[in-house]
Amino acid sequence: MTHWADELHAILLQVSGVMNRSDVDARFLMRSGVKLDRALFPLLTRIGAWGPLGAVELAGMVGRDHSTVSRQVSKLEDLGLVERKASDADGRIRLLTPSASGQQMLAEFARTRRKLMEEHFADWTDDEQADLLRLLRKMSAGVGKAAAQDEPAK
Amino acid sequence: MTHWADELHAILLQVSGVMNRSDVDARFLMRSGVKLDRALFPLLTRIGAWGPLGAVELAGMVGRDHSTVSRQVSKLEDLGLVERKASDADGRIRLLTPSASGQQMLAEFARTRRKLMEEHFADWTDDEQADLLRLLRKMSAGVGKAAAQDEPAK
DNA sequence: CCCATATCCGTGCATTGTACACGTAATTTA
DNA sequence: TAAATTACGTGTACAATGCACGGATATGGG
Repeated sequence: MTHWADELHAILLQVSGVMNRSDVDARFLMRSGVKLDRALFPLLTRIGAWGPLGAVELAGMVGRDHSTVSRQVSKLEDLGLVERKASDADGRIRLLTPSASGQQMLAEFARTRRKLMEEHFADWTDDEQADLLRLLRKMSAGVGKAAAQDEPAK
Repeated sequence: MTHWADELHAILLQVSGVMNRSDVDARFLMRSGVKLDRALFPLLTRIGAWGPLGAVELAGMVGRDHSTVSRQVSKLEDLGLVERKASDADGRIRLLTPSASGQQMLAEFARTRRKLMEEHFADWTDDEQADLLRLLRKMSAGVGKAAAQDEPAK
């Protein structure tokens, strides 16, 4: 509490909690009639955000086993929201991309999210917004790798 | 991608991912011999951070059903890491607090976390650190309630 | 004061999610 | 080329989760 790092950690925890509460986008659009399993939202969101990627890489992002992700992605495929196509560079990888309707859904999410965010940041100056983004980007730089190399949890 | 809100969202997703990867603290301390179920970490962490609170409130924080949290808290109690004691103000509530050994463990976490953070933010100026914390605090203000009133997901 | 309603909590139960182990195919390394 | 590594998917057992319910406490109106 008294320490800077502790305070930062507490706030990040809170932010993380909000993000995971069905992924922010989700719970709002649920009411708009969109039905999608809770567990599938994070995957679709990340597939949309980080372009074509493999199941293992995606699994690393969400911190779950690749087998779990593989099955969940199959569901997304059955729903016609994502597509799997072989990678040209590496035949083992089945690249995941949002399908047309998947992109449409993601666009809906983005639209709703922007609206909520503009509302939330209405009283912020442009400088503040820019600073926040800049500092967050600086903070997140590198941590991805640090977390990734940490798989062998024993 | 082109929009500010989308960029912010992507970074927050990434940060959130790192936080949830067994809660940052975890994987480091695992190596230090500490064993604790992945699912229990977030709860212990939050009980430590947000003082004595009830199971329902805690459940709201992590976005899971109160029954699930109740069971997991029981495990934490069995492990001797948290204590349940009746609230003086409200007899229905069983207040959760870290036990002595729980606090000790949390202190270990904090120590490790600070070390990692100091390392990570080594090349940041004091102003940058202060700005980041200030802006994050401003951002997180209010969002808690917005998410809380969103329970009736039905 | 009392009854209706709401909240906090814990448990039984059905459903879903998840990890581990294994096999296959493709790639990389020695 | 042989061995080791990586990405992937499936079978299977286990753990986690949500919902429904009931008991206990709180609260508000009549």
